[in-house]
Amino acid sequence: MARSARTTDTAATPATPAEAVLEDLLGYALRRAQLKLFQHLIGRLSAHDLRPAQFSALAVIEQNPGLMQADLARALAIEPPQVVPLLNKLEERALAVRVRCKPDKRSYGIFLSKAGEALLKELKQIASDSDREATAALDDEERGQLLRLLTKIYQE
Amino acid sequence: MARSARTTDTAATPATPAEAVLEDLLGYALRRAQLKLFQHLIGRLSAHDLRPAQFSALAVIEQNPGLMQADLARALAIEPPQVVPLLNKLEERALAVRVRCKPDKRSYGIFLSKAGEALLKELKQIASDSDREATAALDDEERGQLLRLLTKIYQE
DNA sequence: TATTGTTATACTCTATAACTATA
DNA sequence: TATAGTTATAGAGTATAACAATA
Repeated sequence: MARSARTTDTAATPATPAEAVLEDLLGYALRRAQLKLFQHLIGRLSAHDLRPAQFSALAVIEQNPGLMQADLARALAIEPPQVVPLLNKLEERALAVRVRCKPDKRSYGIFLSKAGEALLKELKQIASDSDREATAALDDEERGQLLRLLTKIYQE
Repeated sequence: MARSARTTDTAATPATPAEAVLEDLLGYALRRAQLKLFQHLIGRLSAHDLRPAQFSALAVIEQNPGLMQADLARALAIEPPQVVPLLNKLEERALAVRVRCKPDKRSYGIFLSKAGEALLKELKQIASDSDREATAALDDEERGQLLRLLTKIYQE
């Protein structure tokens, strides 16, 4: 960071590593690492014209077939209105379908189509590969440790 | 995630842990954990009416006094146009100042004011505390491991 | 001609209030 | 009246092109 702070003669001496601030914060390191993996995945998914949120939605639907839009919103940690254009896109591309519920005609059950299931299988491999590529600096044991630590954090 | 997929009678049985997909991806765990720490920090900084990016900017300026706006943009991984409103806000609040460079009158040297230095000292403590609070599930050794692994990732 | 900072603009993501149709 | 989905809208954050002043 701040790679060229000495390009003006008014710039003072950069701080010593001992004074590092941002670099010692988990939140900062987490953000930098997350952005790197996110950008990497975005690049890989772009070949299928999909965004990470759409991939996540497909994965959640597969594991919870028939769930309602409100459930999907909670699972993706987004607000219900954001589900609408997301699902519309998946339906346009025939990857998922909304099915009116029999007992409560206000809600839909959401399911993957055959094409959605097939594409998701591909996407899982892409995401897994993207993970490894973006964390090439780690070995398998370190990846395991990292996943364990991160899971402990976000599971409260 | 997908906490209530069984609220409709059309919902099938949720997947077994063995079939977990998203939960096994580093990118997913990274995103969930990062969002948690980010939201926590946003809450803590709001008492000072500041955003994380403004805190980061103050920290970068402190460690690289006199740097130019283009340098700050690189350090924050944002585009030069985004630096303008950010710095304007810091100047309005008298936390930082732009000083015209003597040799090159196109550019500014950016410095913290005394008030900026004083506030930053407080903010560092807030950020450090926020880190610990949001990662209460980890002990100190685990935090150290995590920081080391994350740093390896984002430093390529 | 190239560079620093700036303006204007646009696109995405996110969040909220209000509407509809069912219940 | 309450709920599921939707619409409309507004606010951040982010990215690019183009401009003014200076080099």
